[in-house]
Amino acid sequence: MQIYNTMTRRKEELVPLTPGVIRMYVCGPTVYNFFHIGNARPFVVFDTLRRYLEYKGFNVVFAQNFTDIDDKLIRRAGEEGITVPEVAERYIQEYYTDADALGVERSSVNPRATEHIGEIVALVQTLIDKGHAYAADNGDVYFSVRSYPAYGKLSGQSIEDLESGARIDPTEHKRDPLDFALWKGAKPGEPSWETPWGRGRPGWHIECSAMSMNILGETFDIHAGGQDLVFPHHENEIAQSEAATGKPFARYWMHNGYININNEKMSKSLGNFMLVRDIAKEFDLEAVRFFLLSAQYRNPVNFSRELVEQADAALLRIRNARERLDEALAKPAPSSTAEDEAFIASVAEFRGRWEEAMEDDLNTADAIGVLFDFTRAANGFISEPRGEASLRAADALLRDVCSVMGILRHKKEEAFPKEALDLLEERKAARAAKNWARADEIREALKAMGFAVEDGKEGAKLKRL
RNA sequence: GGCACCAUAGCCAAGCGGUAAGGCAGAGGUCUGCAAAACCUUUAUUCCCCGGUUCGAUUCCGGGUGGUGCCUCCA
Repeated sequence: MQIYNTMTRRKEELVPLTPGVIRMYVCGPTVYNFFHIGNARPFVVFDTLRRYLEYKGFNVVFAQNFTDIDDKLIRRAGEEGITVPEVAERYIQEYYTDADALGVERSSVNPRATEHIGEIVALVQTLIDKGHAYAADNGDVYFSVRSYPAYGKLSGQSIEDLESGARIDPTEHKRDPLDFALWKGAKPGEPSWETPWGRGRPGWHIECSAMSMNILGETFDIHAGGQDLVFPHHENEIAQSEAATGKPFARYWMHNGYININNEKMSKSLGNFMLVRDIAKEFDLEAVRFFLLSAQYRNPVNFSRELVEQADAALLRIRNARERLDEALAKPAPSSTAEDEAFIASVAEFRGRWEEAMEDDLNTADAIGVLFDFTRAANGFISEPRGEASLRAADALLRDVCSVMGILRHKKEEAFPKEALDLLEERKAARAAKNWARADEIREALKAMGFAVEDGKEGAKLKRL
């Protein structure tokens, strides 16, 4: 599989450190609020990568953290009059509510910063011991950027360029404006932990280094996140981690593009964000997931209600195909013919094309194109009775594709209210009597109740609208 | 100022050296009592502009134009 590596700015063959195992780390949410659609993109995209790798037979160790101690949580706790752990716990649960609805599989591990304080402190101590970090007089500990000559290798910037562009940091505790905090000295009323250099709490960047290396090893395969994390977050992680261990940190760096609103980056600071929680009031989040996968993950995508509606309409095609196939599968099958053989061969081709798209740096847009091509072929093929083997081949492909893409996860709701079923019966009688006026009237009534009627060869069906 | 990214139909979006996938929306048709779903046909003489390389460029190179992002918390 080819993966675009931000470090080398090229697509590279993904070769895991340990054959058959992929160790990956995705930067997770800071849990002080509900997450927005922009935050959702990496969750969905890298979940899809994980699912694909598992489909290919890899054992994927997938870690996504929760940042549960930082300025924003402290502020939030103050605003709500509750403790920082209470804020964290609440929004971790809210994260799961939205992530589950988006079809994001649970991580193998969900480390929380506060549960790894020991490793974080040890890592900071190592950096101090090796001369890469220093404790300032206010209890902060800073990483000395100039002590790590390779600094800037991920973002493609030299220390000098960064220096000239850096805004003046008001803090006087740093020796160099580029230095960043590994540890923040305790302030009154804030959560803090005891360390050899005084009480305090971890800085943001060091958490991810400590947790990822602790769980996945000092060198692991994939480190992923949004493009806005390239600098400084991931650059800093590399500096800290490699300075401490002397070994390469992550081997492949993957970064997803932004979600935009009117071609402008959606972000909490700009205030133009849309909460996944709010979108869920209007749309099935499966449509949102499908929308997110309808573009290649590195490209920016605009978000709008209209586009989710388009995605929803497109998804309906796949749902309908799924239903038609289920119905075909439920019928007695005639014995296979040469046409079945040919169809089975074409299914194998579709599978090949789909995998090829997925393996080209997770080109889900292209992969979806293959899915639709397959859908049309299958819909046409099953318009008449077909052998079991060919139906099963189609079923297996559709299942695999949907499973990797995380769509069509819901079971069909077959429980219709008695009132609706009675109306359907009455309509059947009316149609038998060729009383079309009454039949149409009932169809309208059912529509008003939220059900569509579809007349097929084997009678009428109800569908939820 | 430094470092990147993007520009393909009404709306999305692949393709990235061999003559424009797919979806939504629209139009026509088959099926249907009428619909719906499904299927078929149709919708870009052309990929922001100008040069260059090439037998051949949407695809590579150079230069423009327009838009975006990172360099500060941010997915």
